[in-house]
Amino acid sequence: MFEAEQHAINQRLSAFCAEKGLPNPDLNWTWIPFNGHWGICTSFFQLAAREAREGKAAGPVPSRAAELAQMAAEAVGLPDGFERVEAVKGYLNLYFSTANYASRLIDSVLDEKQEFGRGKAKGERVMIEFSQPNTHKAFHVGHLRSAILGDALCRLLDFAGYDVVRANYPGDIGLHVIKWLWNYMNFHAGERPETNITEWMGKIYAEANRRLEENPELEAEVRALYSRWDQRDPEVVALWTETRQWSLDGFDEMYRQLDIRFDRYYFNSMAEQPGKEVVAELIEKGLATDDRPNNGTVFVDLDARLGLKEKYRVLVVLRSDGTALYATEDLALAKLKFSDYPDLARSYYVVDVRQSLHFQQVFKTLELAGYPWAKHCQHVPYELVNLPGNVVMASREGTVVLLEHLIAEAVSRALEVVEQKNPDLTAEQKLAVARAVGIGAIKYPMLARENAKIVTFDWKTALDFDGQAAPYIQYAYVRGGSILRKAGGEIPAAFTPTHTLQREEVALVDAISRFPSEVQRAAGDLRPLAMATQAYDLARAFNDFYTGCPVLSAEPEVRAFRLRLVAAARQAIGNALALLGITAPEAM
RNA sequence: GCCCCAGUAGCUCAAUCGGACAGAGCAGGUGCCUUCUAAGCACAAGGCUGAUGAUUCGAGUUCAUCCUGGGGCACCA
Repeated sequence: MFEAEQHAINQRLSAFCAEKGLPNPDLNWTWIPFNGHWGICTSFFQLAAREAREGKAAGPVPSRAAELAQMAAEAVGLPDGFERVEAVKGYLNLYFSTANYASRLIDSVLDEKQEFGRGKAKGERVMIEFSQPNTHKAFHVGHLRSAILGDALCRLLDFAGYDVVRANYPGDIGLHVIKWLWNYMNFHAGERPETNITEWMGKIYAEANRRLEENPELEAEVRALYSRWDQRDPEVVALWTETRQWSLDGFDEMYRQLDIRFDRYYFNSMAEQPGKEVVAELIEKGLATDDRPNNGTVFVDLDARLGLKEKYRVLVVLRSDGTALYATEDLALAKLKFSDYPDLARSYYVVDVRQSLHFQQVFKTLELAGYPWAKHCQHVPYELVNLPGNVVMASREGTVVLLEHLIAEAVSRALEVVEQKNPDLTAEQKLAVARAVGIGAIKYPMLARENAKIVTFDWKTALDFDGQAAPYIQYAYVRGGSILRKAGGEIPAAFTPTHTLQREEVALVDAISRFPSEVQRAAGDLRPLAMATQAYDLARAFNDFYTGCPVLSAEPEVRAFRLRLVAAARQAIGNALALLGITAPEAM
């Protein structure tokens, strides 16, 4: 936003260096790290170190850097738009002329509204595949991370300027589905789920596993059913089609509550046959070894082919009995995506970290098979959601927290708080607030964490609405709205303030001004964490402002400026929340 | 055995691709609601960033070697 000013300063500094016979400096401007001071800074250590290395040492590096910074400060003078320039310990700090810059910033926020921070269209299409739930199973908190993370990535990349295709890839076939069908046919024929569909589906599945563990001889029946499926026995296919839809309906309900949507569904079952064709192609190209005559598998020995040892290892692409595995299907899926969208610049897979090797193998195999788009495929790994004590959530062990239960509990807990805080709202409004707060509280901890770090789920912190959490950010948004409402809803016209801004005002303006570049950084690094932190920083700056700077009771000019600042801050917070997929409520 | 990831306050996490005094929240301590919603704010306390070396003007961040924990390594997904 201040590129023009920065450019002018860069030119002056280049001229200064040329005059002094110094190499052209590599100015790496960053924000001044001191709270309540708004401006940009750079350092001269690298320049001083370079001098020293070239034998032109003029004293120790730190003192030389300080000297250079001092000289640079004098050379720069006081450029337009800045109110102070200083050289401190080798750093050159330029403080914005706050009143001037602040009003420019606020003007553009209020002008762009929900588009504030949006990057220029990059003209690149990317696909993000996420969520990948298994039908005929429960949907638990462990499955939530891919859904929430993937959704946030879609929102971020879209806002950063990419054309995003949101893809889902449900696991709708496999041994787990057959077990489920077997249990249903034998013990639950004719039943259908009423409410809490996925929970009910999960119960049938868990029961199937229990029965098979207690009576292992029944496995034969399951195997028989699997071959009926393989023969596409109409009765089995019909039942599969119907029951699969139950799960998908359940997922839809869950996605609706979480405000997550998809543009494109790929199904495991769709990739089964095409996968076998890819394998045939690999064999034909001499890439895959067909060891089925010796009762073996079809596999690709990646390491042998690449002359490596214990890196890519061996990828089995077809079972010895000729049936498909996950890898078989993934080969076809990748191909399918690029035939649906030939212009994909990137195909992301938001899948947990345990499958890192698997994806490396699949992508490398496709690359060796000569598909040029293979190197545009990228696994976005994330760590699991565990229970306290590092207990893994596993539907078979029963150590799961069901998503239905978590949502219901979070919303009802939030409802209790709203009843108490804001009893005047209508029942409908209270429920809307409780939903926003409850869901937000669930999403935030999944996003405000490095992708590669394990999330430990426990009820106490999941339902804690205080401190560094979504409700804190939502609350700042609500407080802003409340001020604007009491002021009559009209935002004063643009003007440049003449009063000296308070520390809290400067800090808030500073936080807002960083939003656009944070969007790019978070999207570029595929890290919603950066945006979650940004949202929190904005809310904290706003809350500080709120307690330190009265708005409605201030002098007319101050009041007008602050009303504009509140509106801009609220907009920025709202935009940040939107990128996290968290609803910004009107009241709380 | 090989490979990947994590290790920061009692607990949960940050730290703007190597920069200024390592920052928040929770828990516990002390204050602040006649003033825009206290789901908030302020103050105090809490640290040898797993260990030892190396590179650098400068290291939580890079490199080496270890330690601890988690995960992955041919017919599960």
